[in-house]
Amino acid sequence: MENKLNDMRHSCSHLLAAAILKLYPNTKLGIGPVIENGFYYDFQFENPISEEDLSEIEEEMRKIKGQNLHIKKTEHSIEEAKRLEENQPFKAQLIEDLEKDGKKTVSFYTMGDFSDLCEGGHLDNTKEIGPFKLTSIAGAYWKGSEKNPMLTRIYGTCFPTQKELDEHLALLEEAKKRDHRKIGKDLELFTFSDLVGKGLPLLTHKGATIRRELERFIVDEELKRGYLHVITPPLAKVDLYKVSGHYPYYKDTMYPPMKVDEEELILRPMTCPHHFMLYKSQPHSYRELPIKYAELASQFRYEKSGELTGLMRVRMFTLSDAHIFARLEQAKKVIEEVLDLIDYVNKVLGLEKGKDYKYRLSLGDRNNEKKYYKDDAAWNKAESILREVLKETNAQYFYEAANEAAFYGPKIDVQVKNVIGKEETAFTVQYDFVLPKRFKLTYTDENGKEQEPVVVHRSSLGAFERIMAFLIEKYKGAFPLWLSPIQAVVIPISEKNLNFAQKVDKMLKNAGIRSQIDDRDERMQAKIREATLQKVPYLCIIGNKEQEDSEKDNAQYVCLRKRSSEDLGRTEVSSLINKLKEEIENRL
RNA sequence: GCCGACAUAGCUUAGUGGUAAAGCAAGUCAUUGGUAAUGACUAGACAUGAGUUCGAUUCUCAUUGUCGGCUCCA
Repeated sequence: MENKLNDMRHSCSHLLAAAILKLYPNTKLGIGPVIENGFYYDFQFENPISEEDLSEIEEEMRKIKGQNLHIKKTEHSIEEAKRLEENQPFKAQLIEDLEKDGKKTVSFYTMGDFSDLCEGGHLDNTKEIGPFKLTSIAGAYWKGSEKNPMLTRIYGTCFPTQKELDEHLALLEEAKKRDHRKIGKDLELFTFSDLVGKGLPLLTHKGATIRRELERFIVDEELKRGYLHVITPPLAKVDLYKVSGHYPYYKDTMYPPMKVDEEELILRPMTCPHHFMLYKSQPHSYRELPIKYAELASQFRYEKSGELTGLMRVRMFTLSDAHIFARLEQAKKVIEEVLDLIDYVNKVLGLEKGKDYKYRLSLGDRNNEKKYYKDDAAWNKAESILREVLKETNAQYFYEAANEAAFYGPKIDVQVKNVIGKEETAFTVQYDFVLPKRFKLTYTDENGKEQEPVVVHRSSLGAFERIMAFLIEKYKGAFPLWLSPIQAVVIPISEKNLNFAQKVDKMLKNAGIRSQIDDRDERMQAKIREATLQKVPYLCIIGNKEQEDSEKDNAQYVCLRKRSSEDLGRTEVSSLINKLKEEIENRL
């Protein structure tokens, strides 16, 4: 079934190419593979096309499909194939690549008068292609390399039935609604300013509240687990990064140095060297290890402008960073403990293992000495430790990825999926056997001899910016109580109830609840609507009934309602406070 | 950075070679309300800079930023 769908999408991509050649005969063809949820085809057009042309192309595709063309596979020798594609330079390149791989023949698929070099996986006839839609148009480098020409990529999707296609398109619409950039604007969590600069988010008091709660949570949790929270400057001499060896690997993504007096300073792109210098400020005994320095560390990275996305990808971010200095024999346990912390953090945030996040074991390539430090034995050792931990603790939740390591060692990345299914690294645990050497980090062992520790770099909650983006999308802005910027809104029904409402608001505030009073001269319904749209968890409605009964009983009543529109009825303020405090405490 | 698209009030959108319309939000007044929008009125915008033009928000170019991708992601 799955393969049938892929074949259909593949045939649909050929249908697209056939239509393009009909409409724009001199177009050069790239490749047209199936991807998750659809397909694309890359073209080099004589003249640029735009989104408006897509419907015309779809029309042409329908015409060709309607001819009920048989899709026929043929085998050709390399020589023959080259002749067939002599007007298609990209295809010719592909044929040459196949020749280099030792292929003697290649296959073509033909529908009507359109014939295309293709490995296959196709339907038998164009009439079997289901309803399709061209979704977008974008630039893409030939063979994915920015040194190659930029082609025009047309994305499309195809489903067996119109209903499934419509559902898929509806899902994309839904994903747009959950987009953290949209919700961030609607709920006034953060904003950007052209003058401040791109990739530099400004958090409003509401966004800052979420950030502060996350910070408090993680610092408290780390302190419980024996981390030492430190503070180091977000600026350093360039030399620091030259010693660390980061400089040559990452100078493209660092901000340029600024000259101050005789020194060159740089905004730090990572915190490791700072923590190393802190470590080196005193001699260490094997008895102290592991030493765990943690910091809420601001870092600066010059991300390419096209890469910036809301809070997901920014140019200054704050990482819940830590560096653990350990004896080699402690490394495994240290990593286990880190994974345990990460699992705990994710559980509190409501992220589900396997569904919302997975572990990725990111390995180095022994032969890529440009990208990775050369020490095969150390790499083998480090990778096997990480793999072992994952196998023992998270066998069903991890996968391996080649060529994704840091230059100083392999790592475990926590990959979180966003609503559109796009994966990002949220947190990361890195095993480092290189930097301790570079910085000559040492400890004294039980025999009084100097030894070199290993360092585990890790992030427990990732960058606050990025985790906020995930949480906004996950909760659609309806955060759990402990993270909600406004936890309760007090709504007086009429002006007569204003004084009493102010008193209730004050009581809630004094109890540490983030309460707000809506004292505008609006109707109660309008206030309820607005608070609900702002995803405020609890609404306390106060009218004459509550006020009069409160005076009679010498108590404070409110009429309680949840943002889900569930009516909790009359509630005493003191019991409301206890209820909320408990919910906040348990981070529900 | 690259390819393509886009930029109108706090937000969402309309529109034009003769300086602009609406809804929501905001302010004022009236209304004193019982669980998702009370009514009236007021104020508020063509991203920035150049060019073409009698005249540019509209056309051209540049800049800045945004979006969809590519590339990248310590």
